[in-house]
Amino acid sequence: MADSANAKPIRTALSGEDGIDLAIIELFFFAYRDFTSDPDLILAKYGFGRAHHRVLYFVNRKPGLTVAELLDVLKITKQSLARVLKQLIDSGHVTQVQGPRDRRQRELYPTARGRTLALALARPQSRRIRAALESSTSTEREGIERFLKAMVNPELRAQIDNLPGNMPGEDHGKQ
Amino acid sequence: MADSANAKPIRTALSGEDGIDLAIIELFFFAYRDFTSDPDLILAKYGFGRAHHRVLYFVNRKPGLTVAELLDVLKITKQSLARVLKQLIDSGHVTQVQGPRDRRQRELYPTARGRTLALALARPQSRRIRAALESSTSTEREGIERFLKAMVNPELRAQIDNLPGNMPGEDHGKQ
DNA sequence: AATTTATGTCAGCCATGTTGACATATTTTT
DNA sequence: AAAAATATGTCAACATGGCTGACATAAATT
Repeated sequence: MADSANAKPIRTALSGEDGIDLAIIELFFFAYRDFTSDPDLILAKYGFGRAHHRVLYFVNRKPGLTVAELLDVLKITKQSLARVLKQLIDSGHVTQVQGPRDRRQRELYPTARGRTLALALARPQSRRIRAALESSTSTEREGIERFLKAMVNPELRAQIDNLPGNMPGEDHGKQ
Repeated sequence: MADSANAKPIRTALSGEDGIDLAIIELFFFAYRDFTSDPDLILAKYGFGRAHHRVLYFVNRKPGLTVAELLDVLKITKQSLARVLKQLIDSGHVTQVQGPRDRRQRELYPTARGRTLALALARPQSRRIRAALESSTSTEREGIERFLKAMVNPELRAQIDNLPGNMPGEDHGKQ
């Protein structure tokens, strides 16, 4: 029924009484939106989008990963990846090396240019995080990290731990 | 230069030494991805996407908001909004009411059906949050909320505070 | 030798963002 | 009252980045 018969407007606001954690739902929405807006400005100068950012990020984070591994992290199809990967290779940000054991594989590495761009993209995000944590104790930081990690599907947490410097329970003594 | 001359692969992984907070950057990425995946499954049954979700969410969160206000929260163009809004109206999830003072305005309200769907979409997200906060103290929760809020651009924090039940510094005693 | 696997590629579709132009009704200003 | 500004709607065209399906190639495995 798409008629307007029972389309009476509800005038009461949805709010926490329904046992729903609206506060964190919308904080997460706004926080993530602004978090991604920093790199977007830089990417636009190169004609790149967020898809390029994600590829560049993980290639820098785990140099030498294969196309299959990257697809697994990004959870997109190879056809989607192919488009942006081609552009990153053509622009000299990423380079491919034939797999040493299995020569069907293509190991993906950043070039110097790709490393520079990855750092430039991460910098404002890191700055935003540092500012947001400014008044936090290291205990609070741990609580935040634990929360974010617990928000990830358990099966996928392994992907995070597999990245260099992310051994489970490891201490991150930044700033 | 798009040639492969200076395309030497960099084999060292990008890691925290550069003073960059990679840990939280990637936790945020993975956490948000899985956070949004819950509602996506439900939306698919209706032929809706995330764009519909966002509209439905804010219309429920602030019933009676005008088109202009909604555009301001979502930061998209009216043409983008028009498409999804039309579908939500046609499917009887949202209804428009002529503004009482200014009759040019269209106040947007959820219908009963729209409220039901909004709740169904929020439920799994809230469940995920509750599970992630399971072992957290209320102090830690405060730390997490403060962090997320500090991640939002200062100019935009007003939008959050303007939503019902989000007076600055208010206590959220959920669960 | 046959099959499976890793990757690449072509073609087309869909969702959701964009810009620009223009129409309409209503309110505000002059 | 007339003119200008405002809120909204709509048309058309385009870009990005997802998707599916089909097929090609080279290399590894059986």
